[in-house]
Amino acid sequence: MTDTAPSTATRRYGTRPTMKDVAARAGVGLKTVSRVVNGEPGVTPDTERRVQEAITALGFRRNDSARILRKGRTASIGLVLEDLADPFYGPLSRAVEEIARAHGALLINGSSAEDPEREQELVLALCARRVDGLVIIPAGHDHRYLAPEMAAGVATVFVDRPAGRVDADAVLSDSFGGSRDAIAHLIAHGHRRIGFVGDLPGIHTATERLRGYHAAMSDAGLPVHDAWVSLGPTDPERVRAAATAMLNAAEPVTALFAGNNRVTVTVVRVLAERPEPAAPVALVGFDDFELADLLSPGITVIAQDSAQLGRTAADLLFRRLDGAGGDPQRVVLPTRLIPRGSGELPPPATSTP
Amino acid sequence: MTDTAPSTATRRYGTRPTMKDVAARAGVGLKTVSRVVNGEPGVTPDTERRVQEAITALGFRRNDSARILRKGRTASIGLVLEDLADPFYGPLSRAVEEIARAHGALLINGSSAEDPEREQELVLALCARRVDGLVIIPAGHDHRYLAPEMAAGVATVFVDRPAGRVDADAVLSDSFGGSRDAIAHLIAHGHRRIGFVGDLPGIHTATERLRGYHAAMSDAGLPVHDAWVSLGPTDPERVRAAATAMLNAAEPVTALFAGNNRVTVTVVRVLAERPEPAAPVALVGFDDFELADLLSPGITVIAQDSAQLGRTAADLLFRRLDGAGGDPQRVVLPTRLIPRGSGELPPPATSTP
DNA sequence: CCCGGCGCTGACAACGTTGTCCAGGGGCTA
DNA sequence: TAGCCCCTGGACAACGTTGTCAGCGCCGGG
Repeated sequence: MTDTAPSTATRRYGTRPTMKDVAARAGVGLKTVSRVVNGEPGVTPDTERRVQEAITALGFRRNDSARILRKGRTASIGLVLEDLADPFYGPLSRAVEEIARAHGALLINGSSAEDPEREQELVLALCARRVDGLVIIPAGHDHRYLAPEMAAGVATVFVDRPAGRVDADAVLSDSFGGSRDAIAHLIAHGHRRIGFVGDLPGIHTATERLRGYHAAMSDAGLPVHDAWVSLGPTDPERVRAAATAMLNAAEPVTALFAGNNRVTVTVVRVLAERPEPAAPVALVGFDDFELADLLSPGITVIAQDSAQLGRTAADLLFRRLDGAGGDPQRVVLPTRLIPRGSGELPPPATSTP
Repeated sequence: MTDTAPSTATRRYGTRPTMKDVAARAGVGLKTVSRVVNGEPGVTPDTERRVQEAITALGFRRNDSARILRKGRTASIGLVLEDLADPFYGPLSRAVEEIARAHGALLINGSSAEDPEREQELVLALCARRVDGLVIIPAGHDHRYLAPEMAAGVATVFVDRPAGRVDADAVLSDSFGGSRDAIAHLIAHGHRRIGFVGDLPGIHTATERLRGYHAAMSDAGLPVHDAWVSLGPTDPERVRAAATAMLNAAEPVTALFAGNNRVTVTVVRVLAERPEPAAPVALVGFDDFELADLLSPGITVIAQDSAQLGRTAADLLFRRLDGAGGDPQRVVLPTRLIPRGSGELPPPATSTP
């Protein structure tokens, strides 16, 4: 029984045809196949046709591993973020991908789960793959492990949080200014006792936002009680406990500021579950989120454009890859206060003596 | 001036040290370095120490491109989805990543933007990288282009929608059953004129959900007007127009079924913007989404576990990579109706004669 | 004392591609 | 018609790693 079946039957499972096979089948030299595959000039139309036929007949596809090894550039960039499932990072990674695609690069990504060790492990794995560049939302505070890589030419841009102990490009949101605006907004609406529920104190944005809180309070000449500030993990239990404690204290807070969108969502739930006669509590959240306008009241937020963050970072990365020199930059993107109702609620009458 | 500066100065920018360099510096053979790097046995502690020192001194990192070329396996899998920024895919890709990580594999991903050509381009680029396997949320309907790749041993699992014109594993949600349940739920609450706003008719889930709609209507002996069904892109303008038309018709629908979470969100907005005296319209959406319970009324949804979808697909993929044979499987995961209020609103009195 | 075997090490080829370089043939010009 | 140049095609090395295999020295047993 003669085997006239299509390509797939002519080679054993798991083995792919190479340019050599294509060359043999087309009756040409190896390099000619390479030229055809890469669209290089210098091949007769007739020869090219023969090669193309051999390629489709064998189901050949260029092995990029070999190509990368030879050329030194991988046409891929790595993205390390905290959690792919967090809605804040969706638009960001999509924006990075879009820019990468425009530059013909693939995106390899991974989540650090806010674990510095895992971040390092991931970053080094990406470096071993010889990605051309890295976009990192850092979890740790010491990125000296990156120094040899950066020195070897791996372009690196940090996003949302700056690098630790290493000099690198960074694209950030104005956490300090945004928070100060938020608190000033609440103060302008009559609040004096304002609670802050934020992320882990080790995270740069968390401390910046806290700094903004303190700045606005002190600008207004208002005292800050320790009990009004809570930093910690953003899991619902912790946030719920922190917010509840502030609301049920002897001198309860009349407004809350939530340090990121995870916190905001949980605080919204806590407020929604309060028994009816309770006085409404004002709320401003850092980060916009979908449907914030449809809740009642709408949630006032400090919006940062996460897609813009990603775009800016990726643009900078590719500029570096294209050879742009100069000292590491720090780009800070402005935030925008979007009033929707929850931040404009006045404090209860009794609390403004 | 003698160069005693650290490693980075000893090699010119952009060139990385190789095992050969390490071997030379440690005064050992190439293969010994390889052994140390890979933790293979048969190296004297003393030799190992010398090699380790050379590695850190030079800032050596193994070049995985070469390793991959040599070994044939890349320890990476590709994920192609529709849009990284869509909240439905966040948990899914996170789940896939988690499983990949457990198997020591990296995740390379890309968005097809619902464009079949872009999907193919991406998939083939991933194949050229020789990913070990692929998880695909297909945009197109003809995946014959994958046949040579699959024959060559690239494990492939389709998620959320089945493959077209090619026999492959698929992990799906029960779109048909979920929709039928949703419509039956609305019918049970007294509705007779129910609108369906869905995704593009080319998308498998969209037609399945429409089929469920028709099945439930016909089970209840209810007629379906053409004007009650609208399939199309899920951009807000189209959805807004479709929903508004159904609500303002001479015989308006009293309930709406939204074919996915993008649609649901827009419909919620449309309903929220209706002038006050309008009768409340019931709504059930396919896909759960964050905060659905906090809107008033809460939005009744057909929940599908997108993380579970991803986990199941990735598990299946790695089973295939571990050599599991057998015919392509189709796994269908159940959906769950979560009543929250919007689906239990009765029709206005006048419409139940 | 000699031999077999074992533990450690290194030389070498191969993975599949691309860059360099050279050869041959055909057409054009003097 | 002869010589030169350009156009096409191919041989070969190199990218950095790992698998194979062979060699060397040392130890224990006969």
